[in-house]
Amino acid sequence: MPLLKDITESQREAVTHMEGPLLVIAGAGSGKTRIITRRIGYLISQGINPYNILAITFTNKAADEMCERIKQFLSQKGLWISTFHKMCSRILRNNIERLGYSKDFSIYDTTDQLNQIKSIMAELQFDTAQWKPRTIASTISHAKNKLINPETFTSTASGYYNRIVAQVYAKYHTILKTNNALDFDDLLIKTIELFKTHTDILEMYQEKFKFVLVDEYQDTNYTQYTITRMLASKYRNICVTGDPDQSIYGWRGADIRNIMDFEKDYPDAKVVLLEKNYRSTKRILHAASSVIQQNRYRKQKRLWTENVEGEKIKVIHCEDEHGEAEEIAKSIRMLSTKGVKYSNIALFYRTNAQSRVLEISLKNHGIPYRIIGGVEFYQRKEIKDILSYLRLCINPQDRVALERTINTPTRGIGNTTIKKLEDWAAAQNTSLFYALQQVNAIPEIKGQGTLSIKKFTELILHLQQLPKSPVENIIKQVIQETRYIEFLRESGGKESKDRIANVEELVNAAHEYDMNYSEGTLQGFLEEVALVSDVDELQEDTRAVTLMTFHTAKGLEFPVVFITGMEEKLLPHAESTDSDDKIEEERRLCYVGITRAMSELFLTHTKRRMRYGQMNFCIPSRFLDEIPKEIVIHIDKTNYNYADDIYNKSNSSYDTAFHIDDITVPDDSLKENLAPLSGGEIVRHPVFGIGRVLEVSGSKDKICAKINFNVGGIKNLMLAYAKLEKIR
DNA sequence: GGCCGATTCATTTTT
DNA sequence: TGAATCGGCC
Repeated sequence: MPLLKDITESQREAVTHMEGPLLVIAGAGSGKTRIITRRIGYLISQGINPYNILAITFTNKAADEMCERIKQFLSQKGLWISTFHKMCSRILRNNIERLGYSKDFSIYDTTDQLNQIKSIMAELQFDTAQWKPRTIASTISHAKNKLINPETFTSTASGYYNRIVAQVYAKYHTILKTNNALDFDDLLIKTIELFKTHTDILEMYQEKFKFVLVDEYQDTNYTQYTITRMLASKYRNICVTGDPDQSIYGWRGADIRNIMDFEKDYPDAKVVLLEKNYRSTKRILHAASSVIQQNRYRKQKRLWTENVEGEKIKVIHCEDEHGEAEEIAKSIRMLSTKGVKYSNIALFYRTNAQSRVLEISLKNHGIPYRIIGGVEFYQRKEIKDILSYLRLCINPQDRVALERTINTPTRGIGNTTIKKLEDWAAAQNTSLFYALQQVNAIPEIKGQGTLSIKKFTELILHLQQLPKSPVENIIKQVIQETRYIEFLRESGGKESKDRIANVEELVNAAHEYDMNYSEGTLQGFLEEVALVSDVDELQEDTRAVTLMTFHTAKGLEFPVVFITGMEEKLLPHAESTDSDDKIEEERRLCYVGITRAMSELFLTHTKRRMRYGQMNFCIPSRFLDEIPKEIVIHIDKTNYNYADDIYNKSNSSYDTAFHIDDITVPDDSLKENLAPLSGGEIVRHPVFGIGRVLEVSGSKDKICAKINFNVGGIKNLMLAYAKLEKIR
């Protein structure tokens, strides 16, 4: 694969830079992933051993995508492409014994963490109504990410709240160690601790990872920053890519300064700006730039594109949230009749609650949709139950897993019995699992209780004896021996069917794991599952409109985008209006939303909206004012009588946005390869959808076609570049 | 142990 | 407004 083909000068600089620090500021839609993968390819082509390269991404999805792309031009044997957390758990599995942990440690996700904190608070008799476990968990997490340990936190804690947290934190810390468990934050922190206390290990990894690449660097928090810096401090071959304008996770500890101050950390850093945008029309880019320009704290850059001018941005003024939803649904139907596929349309909102009303309208109009985000597969009760049994097979110290399984399915071990066991274990300074095995020695528990506990203990001990691979087999054994499916069927009600299906899905996941990793272990499977969020990954060609929050939209693109709720107190959100920093993050959120759009952008706002059961009067978002007037069309639908309106009856200024005769949507099977075009023919463009050819001009490889698109209007396209499909 | 009414409290989410 | 959690009761 020609690594340097079809790239701009600045892209070439980023790809071919060899040694020394490199900062790539990649604007939205500038083809960043393409450049990173080519850069890795280039390094290898220059004789760098893939074994010496580490590429870190923020999400599993991004890591997978990068792997896929690299696979296209070379075998990535030895190359590490992973998330921070996966990388750390890999390092820790090999070395954590030097920190006094067993390498069989469990990984606690947010739910496990919360369960543990709740039970600690119960033990300390803290009022969970007054101090919410979630808030406390988040305070602890923020402290951990600043590398503040329980001792330091306690000695510096000021105020009543922090003194409460200090106690919980201290206990949480001890208990996790007793449980031989690490939470997500610990994976990073323990790695830093390991590097700090065992320089031989750090040096080994510095040697191994002579080239370090970190993507989405604007999203890194302090611990991630620290790990990166430690690894790269020897060879200083560190390449970070990202866009400060798309930093939207400050609220969970990401520090935009990491990328802003990169040149201070590495004064000799080479800086490359990727400013050419391949995604959006000129007008959309103009709107986005004008908005983000208002931020004070940013790195100046000027995005530009060779794409067409495009349609003006449509701002729809609505009466209330129902009107807004209705307008959007009607617009979508209109777009659909003009040949735009539902899968090319996305709706963004600031808060998940906004999706409800939108859903109703989409349903009423018979528009298929899907919502991204929501309850994740691996967070479901039934899945966590089974996984807890599996965790116990490996790490019997895992108290959260033990507490979860001990009476699920119900086997007559109630809260009082568990409390007695825990008290005994605490008094004897031993683990809960040991207490189970010694149940005869506990005078407080007798009769039926003793019997049930003995049976449960035997079950776990037996499961621990089973061969750990293939993973599919052990999962099936667990389900069978715990009679879990029967338990679901009996207790279930109307949901039990779904739950059973979910359990079956988990067995499938295990089967797939066995297929993918011939050397796979139960341990490996659990890790995969703990560090992967959702199985229902974005399937591209679903025939449905996509609904999601701004945050989940990051990194995606859609030909048509609707941004809803462009109102003060929603975007920017009411909780984010008290400081300039927060307002700037909200503006970046808006920027991320706008830059997802390829060819059509709709912004909607309402005059009033129900919030928490109260009617609120709304002011249009300040961000709307930041878009230049000349690229906006206003569509006033306030005080609009929806009952009188039939969407396909020609009406209102709205129709001025579309000026095309009707074209019916052809079936995909009617597609045909593109023969030389002539006027009057219908074609499909990957971005602009269906259009009619008006005229064809030029010759040889410079044939141009003037095409009137349903979305986007008249465009002149070079046939050599435009990926047109002719449709009969 | 599970059901039901009362109560509470509401951004954003990945690992 | 509505969901999610809690506590009392059977």
